[in-house]
Amino acid sequence: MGQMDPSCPGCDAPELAFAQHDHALCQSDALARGEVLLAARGLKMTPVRRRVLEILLESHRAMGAYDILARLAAEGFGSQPPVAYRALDFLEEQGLAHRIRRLNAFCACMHPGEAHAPAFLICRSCDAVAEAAAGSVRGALETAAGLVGFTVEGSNIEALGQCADCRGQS
Amino acid sequence: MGQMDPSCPGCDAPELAFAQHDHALCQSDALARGEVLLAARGLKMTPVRRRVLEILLESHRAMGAYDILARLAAEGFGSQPPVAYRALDFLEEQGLAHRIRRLNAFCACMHPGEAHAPAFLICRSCDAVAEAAAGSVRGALETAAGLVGFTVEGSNIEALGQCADCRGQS
DNA sequence: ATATAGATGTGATAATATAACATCGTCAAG
DNA sequence: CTTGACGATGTTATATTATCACATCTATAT
Repeated sequence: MGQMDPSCPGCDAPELAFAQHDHALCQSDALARGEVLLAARGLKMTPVRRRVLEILLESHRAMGAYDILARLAAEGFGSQPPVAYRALDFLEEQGLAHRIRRLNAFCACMHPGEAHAPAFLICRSCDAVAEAAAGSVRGALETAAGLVGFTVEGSNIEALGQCADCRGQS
Repeated sequence: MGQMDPSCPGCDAPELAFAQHDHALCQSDALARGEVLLAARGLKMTPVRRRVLEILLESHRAMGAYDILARLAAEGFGSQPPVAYRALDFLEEQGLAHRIRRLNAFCACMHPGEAHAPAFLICRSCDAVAEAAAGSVRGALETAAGLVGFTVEGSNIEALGQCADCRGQS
């Protein structure tokens, strides 16, 4: 996942996603980083986009596009699927959100702006999704691909399992 | 991906998926292995299941459930989605087929029976899907997960990119 | 012959995602 | 100003992927 910024709560401790923590920090931090990032790129954090990001940031769980859409619609935004999908696609392209393919759902990126392409750890008990440092995983994948002459342009690496907390409680 | 059987064309040379090769070998080999495997487990290779596997084995590409369903229906099998999904789910559970989440599609396993959980290499030019040895990738993933106390129970690792042949032609 | 379990079939519906096009606001060039 | 271009948002409609619930069939083992 490249270098991580130790000042970022999400980076510093990906396991936070699975534990009790000061989530307000996660939220404000990721949102602020997102704003800065878009500004730096000359892109706009519009009301819909911000709201979608805020909704995703409410928890460390992945949400379906239609769950988000329902929230948006209830708040006076458009009520049709493209409203949600466009915002989600935009956020994903900008690295502010991730698509979890295994769940057909989306989650907020917990450390936007840092070049990264994380591995996702999905707890089957509490449904939390954490982004784990995946530099070594990606390295191994590129090596394996390289052996057969394949050039990796993008990848998704997702693990389903159980987080420490849930395992302790079962 | 555990030990690979060098007599298996798919294992022996995953890059075959991307190149011209004697595909009849892939097909007959994988099908025969599948039959043996199910028999050993006391499970049945029924006509629908066999046909779905054969259809998947026609190429190294992933196919959508509805593409398969259309083929089945045209051949006199049931025409409703569960017919395809049940066979696909069964084949996947038994390790005879894989679900490619990135494509919402399925492909035949090219070396069934060998304990494996491969990384999938998806060529964006020719659409072929190869299974790469992913032992090291999985190892790295489990290590990264372990660092935050997460127990990996299953994972999907998929890379989108370009195979050697297609890169050469572009 | 007959219960049983598994496999197959159906209709109906749910869940996820995209296409196509209209409208609106911003903002820079004229 | 005002106009034109662009991007963002909105809509309707539709496509694609997946599951539920239940009937029927079939092979097997009593």
